[in-house]
Amino acid sequence: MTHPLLFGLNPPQQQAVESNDKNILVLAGAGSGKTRVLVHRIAWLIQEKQVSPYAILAVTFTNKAAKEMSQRIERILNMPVRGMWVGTFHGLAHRLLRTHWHEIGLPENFQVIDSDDQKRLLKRIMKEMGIDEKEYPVNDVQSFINHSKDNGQRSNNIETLYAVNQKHHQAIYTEYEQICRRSGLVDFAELLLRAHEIWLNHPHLLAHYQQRFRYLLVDEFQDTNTIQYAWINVLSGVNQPEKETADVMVVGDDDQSIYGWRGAKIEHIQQFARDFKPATTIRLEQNYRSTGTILSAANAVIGHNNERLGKTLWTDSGKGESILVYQAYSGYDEADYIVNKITTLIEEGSKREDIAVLYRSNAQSRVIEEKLVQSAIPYRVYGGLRFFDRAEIRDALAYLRLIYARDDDAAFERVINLPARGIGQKTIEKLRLFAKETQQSLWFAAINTLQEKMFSPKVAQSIVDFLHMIDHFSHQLKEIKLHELLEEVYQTTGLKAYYEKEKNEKARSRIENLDELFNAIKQFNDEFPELLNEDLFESEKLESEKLESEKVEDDGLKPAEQIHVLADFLGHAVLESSEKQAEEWDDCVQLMTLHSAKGLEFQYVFLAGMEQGLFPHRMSAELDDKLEEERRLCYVGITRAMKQLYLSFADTRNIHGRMEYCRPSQFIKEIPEQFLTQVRTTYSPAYNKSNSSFSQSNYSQASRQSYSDYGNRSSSIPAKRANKKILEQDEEYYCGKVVQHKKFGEGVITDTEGSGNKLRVQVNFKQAGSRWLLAKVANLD
DNA sequence: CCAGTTTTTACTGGG
DNA sequence: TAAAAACTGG
Repeated sequence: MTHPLLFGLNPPQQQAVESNDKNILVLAGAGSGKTRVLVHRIAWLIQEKQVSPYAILAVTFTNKAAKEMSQRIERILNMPVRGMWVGTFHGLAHRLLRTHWHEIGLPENFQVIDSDDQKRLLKRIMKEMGIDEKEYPVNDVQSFINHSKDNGQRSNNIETLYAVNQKHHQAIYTEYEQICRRSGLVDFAELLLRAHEIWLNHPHLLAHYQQRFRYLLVDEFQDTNTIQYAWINVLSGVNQPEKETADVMVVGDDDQSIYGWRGAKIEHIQQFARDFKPATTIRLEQNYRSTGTILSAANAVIGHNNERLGKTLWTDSGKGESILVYQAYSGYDEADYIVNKITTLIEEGSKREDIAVLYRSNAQSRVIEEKLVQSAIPYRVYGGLRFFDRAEIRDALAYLRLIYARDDDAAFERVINLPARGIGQKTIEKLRLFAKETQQSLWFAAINTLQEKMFSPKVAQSIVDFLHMIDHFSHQLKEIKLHELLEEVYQTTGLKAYYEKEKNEKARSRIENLDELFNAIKQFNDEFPELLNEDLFESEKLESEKLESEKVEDDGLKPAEQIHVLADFLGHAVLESSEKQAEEWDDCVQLMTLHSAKGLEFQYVFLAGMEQGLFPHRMSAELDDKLEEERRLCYVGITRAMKQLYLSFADTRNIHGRMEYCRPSQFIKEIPEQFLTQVRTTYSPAYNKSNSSFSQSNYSQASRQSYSDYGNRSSSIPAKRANKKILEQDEEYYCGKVVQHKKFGEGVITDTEGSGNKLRVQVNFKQAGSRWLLAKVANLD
């Protein structure tokens, strides 16, 4: 009798789940069931090997994946799993820093900044240093700094190599590092670097966590960068012969490595076998997702890469439909084609959520959104401009940040004159200068300059009012709840009124977003007591602190704790900016970039904008290794499709409002023709139908298309909340449960995926065999 | 010296 | 197209 946790798994999958080997490398092709293996493995450890969840650390690459993994584990085990650490490298690092800020010399109220903040800060620093932005583009400086950090190099510790610009870059890096240190700012790369330094410089902390985490599991291993790899390596203890090392399982696919640009190194896959001895390699090559045609196309494309470990996916499902290729006149025509196909699919009974449009860069979504709106097809854009990245949200958060930490110069600058209150560039410049000279933050510079009588009475009064306003908020925080404070901020600062007086569509959506932030923070506040109880740091906390956190009362938080809620919320906002839309259950067509499609699958996939320069992107076309990464991205895109794949490209495309001519992507030519079917203009009422020759002289029609109605795009944020309690409605379906189905009779649940309305269960029926069913429709008893 | 207006520049990707 | 930079009237 097969163990329920192994049921329905093929031999290598089973091996991966139940193996007792110390170090395991799972090479898992696209659609080969790797997430399932990870989930079952963890469940196996807990259930069969009686491993405490406290001893397990699982690292994923997105917050979404982390969330889904814990949900699936809980559902499989049919119980909440407490104490296990599941998260992204960044999230885990953040958690470590929040716990051990004292030991590593961070201020307690350190702030995580995102790349926009980082860029702004760098611009300012360069200006102060008198470095010309034209000669040394900020983007270059930024990537220099981040790459250095990704490789574990501090400003004083950089190998001197090639680049001419290095001297300047390094000088900026040094200055940047100092300013961050002084104002308690931590960028994304810094999170990882600091977390790594905890291991290196604090042996007792390392020992503590080594003792705790006996099982390390890493997903998307091909996307780890140097620091992340080193972090796992050190934590595992594999290089400390005297130590008992942790069991390490890493899962990856060299063909799906698409984050080289942020320091990921595919070579870590090979390095794992060298560093973690003895290592068992398990290959998952059977694809359960796509048709034979789609898989063949994917294999053909990726076959053009040279640097591969070598792996060929196969499937025993049928050939399936041919891949459709559409040549459009323009981006608008392309969008027309896609949306019409989608309409047809929906009319034929497909669900909208089974359809995805994937593209290389976010800007491409606009045209497609426009057509979708016209056709009244509900859709959702993943990623893109994420909720917490929106200007109005960042403004509101900047106020909160300033309330939380007066030294937060970035926040100060953002809101000191927003909405306009008579404090202009000159004034701010004076403040900056003063702050720099006296080595203090802008906030205190403002206080001190007031005494110096540097400003006109009018300006001075504005500053005083501003300072008082923030202080007043801060004071209020002791008495009112966080969301109430936010409303107070909206009103008192005039932030909301500022948008309200603009009558256009955009301003209205901004107000909606501000309201949405209010809801988000309210809910975060409500859930906080529970978060505290579930606090995964518990074992890391000092006894005294622990006692204090247990004093939380039912009727809400003690006022003094509000500040901690604020701290947590701010950290949450910076790190987890994309969850909002993904939590929605509504049946929507999915729009996203190829990067964010990784790990997902859809019945119908449209790859839009298959053009040279766009995909492969012009920035990546010249260097072989970059081109190979683009090709892997293409491979990722193709392998998202289960049933039918559509490729499209346009002869012209508007870039920055200017029309440019395009040629088809080389990747299309890399797919053998036998798998492709060229589609002629089957539909296009808006265009001249007879124009089916694909010559490049026929654009005028397309470019005449109306550009109107941009304001109409659905950009508002869905109102539903994150952190839905999955167990509420899904607890009745768990692995091993015996169920009755009207048609198929009796069977046992062997696997589940999704949740809510999308919950699907795999049931092994006595008569009918194994089947996947949508729980909502199946009516299982 | 500020606030509102016009011109210029720049879009890969994401935690 | 949209955000940032440069410009200009009060």
